[in-house]
Amino acid sequence: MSDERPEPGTVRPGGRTAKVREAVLRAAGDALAEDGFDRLDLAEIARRAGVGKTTVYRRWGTVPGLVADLLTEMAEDSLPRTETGTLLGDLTAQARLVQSTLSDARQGPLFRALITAAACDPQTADALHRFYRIRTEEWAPCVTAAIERGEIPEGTSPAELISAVSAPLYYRLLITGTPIDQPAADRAAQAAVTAAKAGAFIA
Amino acid sequence: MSDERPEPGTVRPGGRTAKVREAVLRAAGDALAEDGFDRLDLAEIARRAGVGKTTVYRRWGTVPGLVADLLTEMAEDSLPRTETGTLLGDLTAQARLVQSTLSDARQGPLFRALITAAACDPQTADALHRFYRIRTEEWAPCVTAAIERGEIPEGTSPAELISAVSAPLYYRLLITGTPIDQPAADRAAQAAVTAAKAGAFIA
DNA sequence: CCTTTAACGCAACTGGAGTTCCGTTATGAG
DNA sequence: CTCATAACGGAACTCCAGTTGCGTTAAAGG
Repeated sequence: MSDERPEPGTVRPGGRTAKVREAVLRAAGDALAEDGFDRLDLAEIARRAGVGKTTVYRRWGTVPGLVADLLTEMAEDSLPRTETGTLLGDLTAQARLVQSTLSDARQGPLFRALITAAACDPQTADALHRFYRIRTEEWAPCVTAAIERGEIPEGTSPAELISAVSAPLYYRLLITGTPIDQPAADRAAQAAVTAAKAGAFIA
Repeated sequence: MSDERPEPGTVRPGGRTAKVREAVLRAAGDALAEDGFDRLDLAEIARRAGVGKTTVYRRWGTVPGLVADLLTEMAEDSLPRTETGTLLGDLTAQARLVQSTLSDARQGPLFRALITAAACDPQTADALHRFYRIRTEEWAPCVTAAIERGEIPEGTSPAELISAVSAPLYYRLLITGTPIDQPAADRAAQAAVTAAKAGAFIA
């Protein structure tokens, strides 16, 4: 009984199929940023993308499924990382990047919607975890360099330290609603570095 | 044109009305914890609560509206606060309380659902912000006491410090999916205290 | 260039979340 | 106790998100 058919879009991924995926993911990002996760209608996405709604339902099925695919694509293009020569400098740059992303008129609502979608669906959650694991690994060299320079103790976990910088900003975005401004970013970086120097992030 | 009618349940809040509210909010909490925010159906809530679905739709209208009311009720019963005599002791207790809540089989999913609902609706977001503002204020005395004892510098913002303890744990719950264990809680408290002593949370 | 069929798109259909109607219960005031 | 009406509950209805059927377009292999 080999009635297993491949995922739509995998056998002939060229030309039209790729254009459809690109248009739909772009429309999905726009709609998520504008309306949020729960008000999403796949038919509306199809209309925006100039694509038949049947196609969207057939290839992605559900809103979380579509968001998971969007996250997979977002994980592919990486961010420029600043090298300032000090841990505080590097992590302040990271904090300010997160700050400007989360307070951006499009990106802020988009990230909130992505996290929301992940909270509702295991498959999307996996995609989100992968996305942040990749982003964290991209910043890890800052930490290992600081260890080599002797700024922070050996055994400090890069992932723990990097997360500690972002966490307070996401906490504002999702929990308290306090504005995510540059002082908040600088404080997050400063606090994380101070704690790291004292050995708080040794796994 | 005074065709403004009061919210249902405000004119005769006694007996039956109160019982209905209690039953519905309890059912809503159960359903949120089990199924999550997006799979919520007000008719299902009504069934669980042993109440007509018309009643639920009339009084709360939408899922976010119901969640907002649930948050308002949750904000009313407060938590026992531990007093250990040191800032690290108090904040470790706080971190462990958050840790055990978020990793609890019922409470973890419930909080995730509440935060999700708030991300989808402004009214619910207000209710969530109020909930956490109240919880933060309940813990603030730990911080002011520590300032008086001279453990941390004057001008340290209680809200900033308290948030810094919780943030890494919520970051795990919502973003990375890393397990929320006791070492993580202890590390969060330790890092926050270290940073606070160095003056990282002076507004 | 020709053939096969994956993938798309239109239009008709379906199921269930949310609404409306109206009769019933019981709260709170006098 | 009695009365007016706030609030509840069952059932029928509406509307649209999501599905299905089928004909059309174009990707990939020869």
